[in-house]
Amino acid sequence: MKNAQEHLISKGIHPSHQRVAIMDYLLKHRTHPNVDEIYSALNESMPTLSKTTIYNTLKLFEEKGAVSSISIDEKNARYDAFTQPHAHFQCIQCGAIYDLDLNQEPTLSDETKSEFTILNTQIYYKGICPKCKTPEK
Amino acid sequence: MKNAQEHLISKGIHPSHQRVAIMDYLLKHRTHPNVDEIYSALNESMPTLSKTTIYNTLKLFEEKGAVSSISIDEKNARYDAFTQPHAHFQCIQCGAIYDLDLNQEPTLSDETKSEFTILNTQIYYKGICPKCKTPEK
DNA sequence: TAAAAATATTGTAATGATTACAAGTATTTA
DNA sequence: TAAATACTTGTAATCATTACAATATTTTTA
Ligand SMILES: [Mn+2]
Ligand SMILES: [Mn+2]
Ligand SMILES: [Zn+2]
Ligand SMILES: [Zn+2]
Repeated sequence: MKNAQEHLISKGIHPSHQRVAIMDYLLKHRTHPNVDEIYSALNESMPTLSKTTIYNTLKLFEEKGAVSSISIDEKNARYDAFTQPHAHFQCIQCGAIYDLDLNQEPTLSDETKSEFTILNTQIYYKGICPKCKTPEK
Repeated sequence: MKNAQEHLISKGIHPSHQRVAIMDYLLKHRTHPNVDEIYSALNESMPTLSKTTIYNTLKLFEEKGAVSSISIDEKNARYDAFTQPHAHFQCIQCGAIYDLDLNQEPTLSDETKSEFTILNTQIYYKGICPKCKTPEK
């Protein structure tokens, strides 16, 4: 597990107390949390933390390439500190978001690749997750 | 170009005046419009049409599998009457959304496919579109 | 070091897309 | 035709996100 402070510095982000806490949370919770979940979790240990700071911070992180924002859930944005390419799955029953590895990346035709400059790719699956398929007995 | 009324009937949707107009617009404008764009376009010929009806209608269309909603633009939902599988590209400069055909669909491992029930797949690309790369001289 | 400047954080208010709701209109059924 | 059902409408509520202005903190400069 990479140190949150070093991680920020390596991305050119000044590691304030709040920023380190937010990045640390994202590194330790690979659940693709939304702003409210981050806020609730950190509020206990940092009661003065403001939700606006979380919004500002995540925007900065995204601009600096330290997190990616996931729009698989149309209600609110989710955040992911793991920026290696991978696909996402959201369960329509419990709402959980899973990382999925692809056997094979999708490919575009050479013509499309020459016409369009692709800067970002997001692959979203929806369905029923293993836990909801086979509930605890 | 398929007739909007027939299209609705084939999907089990009662073809009211408003519903036909909305489906007709989607079939004739493959631009992945949002609610406001549909509203503005139809308002001229149907001044009494309500935005709520557009929301209700698109929700119904989606439930019946007559359109798919595209969440590539985090600001608002986009709608697509062409439900064959295809990927989408949004230009970060002009905002336009293009259909992209894939040479090769992404594939998941057999293990993942057995664990998860996949009901829906969305593939989103972002970058610069051909028009913005080579502007009119 | 102390003032000034720059940066970061905070709380509140504004925005804007979507949904809830209740009333009105049109269509279908009996 | 009356009653029931389905559809549409306008307004109000909700809720995530952003704008803004005031503080607080850190860094720079004299
Ligand atoms: Mn992920
Ligand atoms: Mn499309
Ligand atoms: Zn689940
Ligand atoms: Zn463009």
